[in-house]
Amino acid sequence: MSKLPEMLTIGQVAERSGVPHTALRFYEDRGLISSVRTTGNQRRYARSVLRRLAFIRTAQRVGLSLEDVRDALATLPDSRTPTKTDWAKLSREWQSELDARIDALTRLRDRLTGCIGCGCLSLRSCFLQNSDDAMAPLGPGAPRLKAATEGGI
Amino acid sequence: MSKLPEMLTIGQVAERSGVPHTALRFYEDRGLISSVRTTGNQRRYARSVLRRLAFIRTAQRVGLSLEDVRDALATLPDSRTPTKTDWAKLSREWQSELDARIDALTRLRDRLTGCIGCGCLSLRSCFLQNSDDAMAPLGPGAPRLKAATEGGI
DNA sequence: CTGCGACCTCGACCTAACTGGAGGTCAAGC
DNA sequence: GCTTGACCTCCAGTTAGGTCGAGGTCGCAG
Repeated sequence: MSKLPEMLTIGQVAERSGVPHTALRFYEDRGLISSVRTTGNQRRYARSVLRRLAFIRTAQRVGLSLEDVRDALATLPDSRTPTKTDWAKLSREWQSELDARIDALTRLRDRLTGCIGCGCLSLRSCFLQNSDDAMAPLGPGAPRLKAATEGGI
Repeated sequence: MSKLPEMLTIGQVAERSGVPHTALRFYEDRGLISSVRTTGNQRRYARSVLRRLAFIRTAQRVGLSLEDVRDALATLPDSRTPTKTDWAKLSREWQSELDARIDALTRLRDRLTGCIGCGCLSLRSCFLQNSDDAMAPLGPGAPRLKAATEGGI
């Protein structure tokens, strides 16, 4: 009856999400999003793609690769009813990765704060000059990317 | 008297920091680290470079570009006594950027947690399926990278 | 039916962040 | 003095994550 208000053109998605249409095709190519085609071969997107896109951009912003994101999204709705186990496993993996990143970021921030706060403008005792303080050995989180293993900063 | 135990060769720095020597030269090229040369034109690094490297890798891991990092490091020791104002200004900028990223990451994590916790395996009421919840409009932090503006995920 | 604007594909190009190899030098041990 | 391994420069190539343009189609308004 109605004209399926669910479906969006690529232009609409680009405008609403802020993601260029070129990037949308690119993401589709890489399997991060999907679309259906009209009889005339044009893409049509479900509204849910907007949420996927927001997710993608957020994840990217904090340093996750499109591949990581794709792998995560691959287990979601589009690939039909993932098992509880799949879901739980993937989510746990992401959790520790995210935790590790949050941790790293927070540490980075707090160190800057500490330095500013201490008034050490000569930087003689600043964390940037000051040597060993060996930040906690990263804990049990997934240290996948090997960073910050030597000294605090 | 002693043979200046402070100075490290590129190989030593590479080994201790886990950063390949190729990358070390690359970073120097880009102005992120510096070295002095021996009479034979070989690089020698101060131990402090190890902290800089840890900083660089950590910052990179959380999605900051080398350029951002270089700009931040540029105001530090190597460029001689930055003014209190410079210091404070730059640090504040970094602070809000870092805060914004920590925020984004935390939100991402908590959403995953919520989803797992809710047991919505059909995903019918899952945040990934469920539309408007419009995350708080990003606050006053620096939304430099424009992400996650549409819906929660 | 004719515009024309939004869409299509495909391949070339771009930046960031590196890596690797060729060809040469330096310095310590034999 | 010769070898060997660590170092040097320069430059080409790689991967990720896109952008751009050419040349063609779709679909709606007039």
